[in-house]
Amino acid sequence: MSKRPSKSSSNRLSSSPPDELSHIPLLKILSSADRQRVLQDLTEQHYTKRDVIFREGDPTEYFHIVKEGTVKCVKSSPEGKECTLKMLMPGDLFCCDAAAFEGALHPGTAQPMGDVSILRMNKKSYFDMLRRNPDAAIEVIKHLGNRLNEAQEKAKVLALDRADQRLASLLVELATKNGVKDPQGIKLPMRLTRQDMANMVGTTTETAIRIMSRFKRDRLVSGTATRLIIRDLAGLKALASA
Amino acid sequence: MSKRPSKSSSNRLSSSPPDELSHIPLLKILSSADRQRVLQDLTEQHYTKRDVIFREGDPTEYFHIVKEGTVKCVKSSPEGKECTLKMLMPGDLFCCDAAAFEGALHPGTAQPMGDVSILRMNKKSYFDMLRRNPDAAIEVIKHLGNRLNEAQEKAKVLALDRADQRLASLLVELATKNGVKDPQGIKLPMRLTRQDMANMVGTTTETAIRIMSRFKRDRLVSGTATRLIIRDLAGLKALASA
DNA sequence: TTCAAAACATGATTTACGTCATGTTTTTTT
DNA sequence: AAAAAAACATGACGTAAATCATGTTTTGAA
Repeated sequence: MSKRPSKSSSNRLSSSPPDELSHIPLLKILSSADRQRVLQDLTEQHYTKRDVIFREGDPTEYFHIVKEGTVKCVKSSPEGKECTLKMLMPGDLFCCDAAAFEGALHPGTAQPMGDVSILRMNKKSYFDMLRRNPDAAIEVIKHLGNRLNEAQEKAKVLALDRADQRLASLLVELATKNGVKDPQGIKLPMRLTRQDMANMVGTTTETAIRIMSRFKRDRLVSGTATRLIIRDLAGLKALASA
Repeated sequence: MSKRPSKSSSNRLSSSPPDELSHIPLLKILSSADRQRVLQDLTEQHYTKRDVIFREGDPTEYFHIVKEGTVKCVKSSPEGKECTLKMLMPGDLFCCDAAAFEGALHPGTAQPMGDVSILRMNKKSYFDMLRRNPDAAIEVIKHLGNRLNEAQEKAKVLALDRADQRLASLLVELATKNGVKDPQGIKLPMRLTRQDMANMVGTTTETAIRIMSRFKRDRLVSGTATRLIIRDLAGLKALASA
């Protein structure tokens, strides 16, 4: 299905211009001295669409930060069905739970949606940072808390809503959190096929296509994977909680 | 539906015999000096089946620890449908995410399954503890990481599995994590109606009843809410991943 | 530019599960 | 102990969504 990581350049970051990392909350809260120290321990990795960053079942070795691009978190069932749990965007942390660092295995696969660049740090450096810097630990707690709320909201939607409502919820969430303004409405910044959407809301590709066709007919959305536009956010919101 | 908390006794804890709290991981990792300090800031609350600890939409004020009993975390949809996200057991932390402390509202309702006793701490004391004690912060990170993994696994099961598989998964999880040995198999330690199960796996009460009847016929389980026995754990596991 | 591979589209059929309805058993309250 | 209220049970029926099938359009690679 997908190749081993084409683990490309591992740049030292200490020399990077500081504004390149200004969108990463965790790094911003560090004192400038400690920040310098942390940058020494971080390395930058580049991946493409065809790589995996790590696979479900792999041993956990690093703490990760998304620097650029979109990463999807996927779990799959024994029968080969896939379920996409979360799209990680620049600034997002992953594998930050200490539990994952005690000989545990990755509970899911992390896969780039295109070209991405990832900062990472080995577990010793990560724990040292947390112990030196209580504010960093609190930032991680904050991030994990948000992730947990999102995951629980997702579980609720999966448990209670119809497929069209789940898809509407997804589009609303992506538009609000990651959408960029566009003359026609709100544009989603990543390539997103009907199959991707289906995997995110727990349906089949066919139903996702049918529902999207209906949304298109009703002027709620327009475009396909490469250029997906949300035309009527309010309408989608209404549908999501109908 | 349910009364306001019958907020009963608020005991100081500093005088409690230490072994009463020995099942709470967070407290065990503290130095004995700091532990004493933390105990000063914790108060104990008692609730019954008919109370709510807090309701979805309430402002977040406290960090909580389950001392005794079972607490369920519930979300509900505008139409009144309910979804149970998690059963909290003694030693479990909740509302430990810092995000919830910046003027945020509770994303769900916390409700006792019977008589419970809860330790709680206001947010200032909580953050002071985290800042003083990096190990406590790491313990919270660990706990949140586990909760996130659980929530994501739950989302995956809801997205990909049939109702009978989801119910089997639930029973396996409860039996493995909370079950107590019994001559006939594994006994679940909390009262759990078919309706409770339905809310936990995203189905209706009727389907949960039908599926449980089948499980009973197939000698996988026996008993009802008050005394629920898992008779064939391996069989349930097989069904869960069929 | 051409060709192959994804992605999108739509119909027909089946099925798991929700809904409604009615009755029995168990648990809880008075 | 009696009454009321949950919990459990089972049938009939309807429906959302899966499955299978076939075709068109778009995207990306050679």
